[in-house]
Amino acid sequence: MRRRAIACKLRRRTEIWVLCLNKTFVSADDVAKRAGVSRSAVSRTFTPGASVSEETRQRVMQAAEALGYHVNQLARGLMRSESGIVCLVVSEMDTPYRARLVRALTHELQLAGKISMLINTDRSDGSVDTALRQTLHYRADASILLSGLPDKAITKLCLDSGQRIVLINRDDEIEGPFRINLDDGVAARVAVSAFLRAGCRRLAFANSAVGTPSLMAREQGFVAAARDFGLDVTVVRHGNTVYESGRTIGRTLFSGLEPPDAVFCVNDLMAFGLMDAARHEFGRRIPDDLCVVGFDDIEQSGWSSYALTTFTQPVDEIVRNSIAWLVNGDASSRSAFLHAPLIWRKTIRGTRRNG
Amino acid sequence: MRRRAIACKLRRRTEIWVLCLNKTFVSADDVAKRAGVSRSAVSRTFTPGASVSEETRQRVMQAAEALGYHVNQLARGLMRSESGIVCLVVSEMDTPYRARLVRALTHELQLAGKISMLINTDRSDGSVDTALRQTLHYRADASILLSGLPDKAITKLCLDSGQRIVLINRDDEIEGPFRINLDDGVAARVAVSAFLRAGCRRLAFANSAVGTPSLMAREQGFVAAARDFGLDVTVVRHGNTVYESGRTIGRTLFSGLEPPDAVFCVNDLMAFGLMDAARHEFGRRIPDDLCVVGFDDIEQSGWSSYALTTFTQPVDEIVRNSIAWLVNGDASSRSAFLHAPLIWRKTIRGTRRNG
DNA sequence: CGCCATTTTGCAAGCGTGTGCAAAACTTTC
DNA sequence: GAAAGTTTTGCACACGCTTGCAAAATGGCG
Repeated sequence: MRRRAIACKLRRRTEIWVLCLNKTFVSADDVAKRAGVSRSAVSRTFTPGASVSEETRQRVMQAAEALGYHVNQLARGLMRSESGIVCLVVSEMDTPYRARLVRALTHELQLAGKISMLINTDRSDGSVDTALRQTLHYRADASILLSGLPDKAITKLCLDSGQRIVLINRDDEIEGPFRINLDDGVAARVAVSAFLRAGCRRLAFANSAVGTPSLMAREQGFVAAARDFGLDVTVVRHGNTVYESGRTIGRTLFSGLEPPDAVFCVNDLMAFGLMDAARHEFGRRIPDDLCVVGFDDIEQSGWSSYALTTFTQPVDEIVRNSIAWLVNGDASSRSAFLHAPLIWRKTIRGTRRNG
Repeated sequence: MRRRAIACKLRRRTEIWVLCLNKTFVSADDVAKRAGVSRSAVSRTFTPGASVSEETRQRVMQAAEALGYHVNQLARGLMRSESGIVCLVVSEMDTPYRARLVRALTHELQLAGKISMLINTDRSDGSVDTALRQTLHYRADASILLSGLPDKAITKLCLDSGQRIVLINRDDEIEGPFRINLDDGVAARVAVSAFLRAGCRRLAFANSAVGTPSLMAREQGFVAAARDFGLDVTVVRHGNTVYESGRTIGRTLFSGLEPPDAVFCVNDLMAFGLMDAARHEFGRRIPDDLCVVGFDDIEQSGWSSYALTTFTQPVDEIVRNSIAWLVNGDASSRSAFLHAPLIWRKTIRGTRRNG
């Protein structure tokens, strides 16, 4: 065990380096010395699959325990080709769906022996770029991008530095990343037929103005499916994909001349906003006067004030697919296309059918 | 620029090491060579405050740009006493309040030039311990614990390895960490007087069975304040601090003989559950028949289905305090005691007064 | 016991960086 | 133009670890 000198600059003209003997760290050398073996033996003891005799391993482990030794991953990452770090790039990560995904990813990564670094891409003021570069500096093995925000240049930057990349619900046309997407089109079709079976005829689609591919896919799928049945759809796009936007859209729709009797909201949060506007400001009863479907199946959808019928994000599957590709390195498959089943609650009239 | 050899073991009896020339990394040496200077010069160029002539700096920067050089933080962390890594220890991080806190912390840490590692402490099956050790391996400069779960032993482990520690709403009696707490007692007192002013007399407190100090402080404060006014409080503790528990408690309270006309819920989520039970299962009107106050002021509290009057967590202040202590190293102050003001919405009768 | 095959071990050379030290280059002053 | 002062530079060691290689130890077998 060796005391490490920490240097502290004084502010006077002459710069004096002071030794503050306050931090103690244990290195493999210390353990080796105590166990009476070479440093290599210590290293091998902590390297799965390396060749060490049982006796040596025991002695090393004992010494390590006694001294409180931890392998220094920074140093290990320097030698090995992998650092064990996986970087999660997220914007608006306090959104229920995103938060759930981050939690699940982090948990599963931990089980796989990886550690997750969190990058927040909220502001586009350059701090994002800084932070991402920061990650590159840590030689992350991989990045998982759940955010709509960071642009292709960044994806490319990560790729170039040798990272594996997983894109969740994005579609950057870059060769290399593993893509996970949902069958948004199918879901939209299911929504339309559910509305029709409930006897709805004046359909509307509430979208944000963000224009993310997956959001647009839902919109286009819904419009197309409705057209197949000879119905038009009122499409409204507004603001961000949040509660407040849904509320605004609700006000627009229900103060119009031909208010809809069924709305597919691109997102649960927007559905809540729209429902609240419809109920509390326009006296609509749900599902009697109005049917609503959302997307994501966040926790709040189960709350009895909403009881929202919605498509559920297969979070577990998304996570499993991501980690499997990252860890097991099955570089053959380049994308996964997952199904989002409809969860029936109380915002569509009539009985459920398999959909 | 040097090609790095990546070793891949084949599965045949004889282990053959194959060279896959696929990853390119740029080191300071490469940059030095190209710029025609020593490696030290490169290092100093990327070290703020180091002594380099303007001319050299220019040449280095140019070469670095051309080659796409990034300082390797792993190596830097090895030399310097600090790694730039801050570890966030969180359980149930998809809970609205926690998610918001994590987002804010991450964002602010980024601005301070730090990077955050996320540790999930949900299961107590040992994976937590593994993950935390993992972090120690990365020589994190600091840890911020927002979780109720990890026990004192872990806190101590982090401290011993030289980390700075911030405890948010916890109270491990260990010397060293920086503690941030709210004036839960004051809030409880404010709640009581708000209820009294609204004419409520049958008070109840809805708590979880978790028993976290801050939650207990709210309960005790509420009971004490009520007693000062000569009132008893029905206290119910159940389950986790979540929606479902609030609902269960609601059912218990309103199917009892003396149902309350005012409930202080230890947490917004529980308040929602309780409100939903009261309204949809017992036909209570809020705030006419029942007044409710929550704690946290999460996003959902502003939704018009709830419009919950609640105490707001001063997230920004919490974050500012944490980061300031971590970064500027003001080791003098050992704790912060923050105020949680009441946000008036529509779950308490009558007009607002300053409280 | 001696020979060969196998496992275990220590040595030493890296990995990419920071930084004290002394030499070199430059600047100022007389 | 030389001496003294200041800034810049390169060398070389350190950080804590992994791992190829060859030497040492171990085991098997006749």
